[in-house]
Amino acid sequence: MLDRTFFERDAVTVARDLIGIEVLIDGVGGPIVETEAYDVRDPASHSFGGPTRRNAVLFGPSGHAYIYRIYGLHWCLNFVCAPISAVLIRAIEPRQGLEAMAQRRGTGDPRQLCSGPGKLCQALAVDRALDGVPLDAPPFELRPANAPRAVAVGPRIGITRAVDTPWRFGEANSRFLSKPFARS
DNA sequence: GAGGCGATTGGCT
DNA sequence: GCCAATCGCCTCG
Repeated sequence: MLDRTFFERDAVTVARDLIGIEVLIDGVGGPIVETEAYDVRDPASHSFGGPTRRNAVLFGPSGHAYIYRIYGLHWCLNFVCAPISAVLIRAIEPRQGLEAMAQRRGTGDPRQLCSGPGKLCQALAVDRALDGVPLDAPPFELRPANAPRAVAVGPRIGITRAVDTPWRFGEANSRFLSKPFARS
């Protein structure tokens, strides 16, 4: 289990440090291989326009899950940091509970299970019910990385504001990214 | 109350 | 590469 203060830091630092950390929900999951940071001063962040019913969890304590629906049909999983910032979990390396993932996703292709924010939420059965749930108690289980990872950096994906801010992080050589990082 | 848009995905051309 | 699906939030009236 992670130290309680892990999320009491700025989102960019947490996003980088999350690479390699294993996240399980009801025992299903694996190491995080791709994240993005969304800061309180960031025009691309949901918290930028002030609190609403949807983003209320962002204005609460750190170390909780923030979950929202995107494009009307997919869920996205975030970890709340301090203050009023969050890290979007974009990709996980499928390791635990592969059968459950395959059934939920409708494919057995390991690279199609968790290689995107919407995909991993479907694979881990994430939905609104987990919005605001603390990360240091079931059904969540977070384990520290067992080996240091080579972390790549790049601009965030799919947004229309602050498109050049390099706040996307990932395990450089992972086969399970939503998109490869540009070679440096 | 209507209209536009988004931190996405999958299917079709 | 293009595009629809589909819902909550924002803006404007």
